[in-house]
Amino acid sequence: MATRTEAESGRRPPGETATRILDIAEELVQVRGFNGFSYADVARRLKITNASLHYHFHAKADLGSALVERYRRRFIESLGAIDHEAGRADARLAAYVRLYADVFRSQRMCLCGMLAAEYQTLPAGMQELIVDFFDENESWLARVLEEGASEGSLALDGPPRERARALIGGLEGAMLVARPYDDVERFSAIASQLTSGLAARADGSGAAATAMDEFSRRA
Amino acid sequence: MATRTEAESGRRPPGETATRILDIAEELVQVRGFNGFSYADVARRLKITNASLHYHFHAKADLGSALVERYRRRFIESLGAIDHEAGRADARLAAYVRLYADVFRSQRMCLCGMLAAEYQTLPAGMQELIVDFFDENESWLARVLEEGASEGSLALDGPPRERARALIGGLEGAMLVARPYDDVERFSAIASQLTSGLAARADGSGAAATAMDEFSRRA
DNA sequence: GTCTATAGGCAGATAGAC
DNA sequence: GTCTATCTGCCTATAGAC
Repeated sequence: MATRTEAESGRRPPGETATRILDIAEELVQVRGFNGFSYADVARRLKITNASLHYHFHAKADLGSALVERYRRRFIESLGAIDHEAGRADARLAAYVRLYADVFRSQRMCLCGMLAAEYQTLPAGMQELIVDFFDENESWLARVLEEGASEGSLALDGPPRERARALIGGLEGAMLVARPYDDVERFSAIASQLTSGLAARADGSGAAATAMDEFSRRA
Repeated sequence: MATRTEAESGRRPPGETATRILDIAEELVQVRGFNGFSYADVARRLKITNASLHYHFHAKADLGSALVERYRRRFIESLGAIDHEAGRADARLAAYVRLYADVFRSQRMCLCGMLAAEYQTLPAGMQELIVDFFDENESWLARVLEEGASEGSLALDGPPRERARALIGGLEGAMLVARPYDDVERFSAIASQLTSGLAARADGSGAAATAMDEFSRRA
């Protein structure tokens, strides 16, 4: 049960059980919050005992940190994939919005958005990692916005980092307020408004139809 | 200790102790979340026993509902006050943004924003009240946007309710992502971007300086 | 790695005296 | 209205057998 999936995904510091713990805990945190789930919840779903969990993650704070760490890493990897696949900056921005839409569709909150709400109750280690997550998102997005402005695919008015922050806040907020309605359309309608102001303008006021509009509509 | 402050504030279905319980619990929820505080926390701060709390609010769910009810009522009252005081729609929008800025400045999350994150873990009664809060905010804001468009103080492109939803999401999200940084400027910078797109345009692209910009800058 | 057993504390909640 | 005392259950965490 231990020597099987080692070669399946390359890197795996956490063992297979640890990975499954992270998977379950991740969903629980995204749905219920860090203060809204317990080791017992994870143990029940994994059909393992509470004590076994502590073997893999000594304390809940350790599990929490591992959770944010993995989520952050995967998110950054997704950004790398977007850079690799998509061409124009407006398409990359649209893909970024789709990352959030995908999370919302799975009826979860963004892990770090949820933890931002609970921020003041979290262990210091988790707090630092959460800040890292937002900082790195901001850097990536700011770069996309700048490149979009350079190549003419995005209309950027204002400092890119400030615009990036507003976008991240807007997307997190869209998830948050659409949550009680459990309605993807509600999320998407907000998201498309966030990006429509960045659509490159052919004329004075109206936003031209771009690949980005296409994407964010369908997100 | 009971017959003193009765005439101080007019209406008071909850007694004085109940009011103080609500005050303390409100802060706790806005900072720590509904799942992040306990009756014992409130009891400690109020210097009263756990059992006494149950006299005023039979179960935690009842306290939670009373909390949302009061927050909603007060928020709506604030909107009424804005309607009464402020003249132009852009000034009313700016005042609306200031409501959120004031909450953020007190190092709290919007009560209903916090509860939106925890939504799926909350008692049904609280869930309904939270939806009411957002619905009423949306209605009020949509009306302001429409009036702004009519009188020419706001540039409204798109359905007012959709724009209202995006604004609410943007403000809640701004609070959320600025939280880990504990930085009012970070909140305000996002908020001003949310409203700048609505500033009435004198010419084609640049946003004119209006009372709204003034307010949201200083918020 | 997983288990049983258990510690020690805190959660929400109730009974009944004052 | 507030108290003491108490219940039951869940929480995080540990010891030690297998």
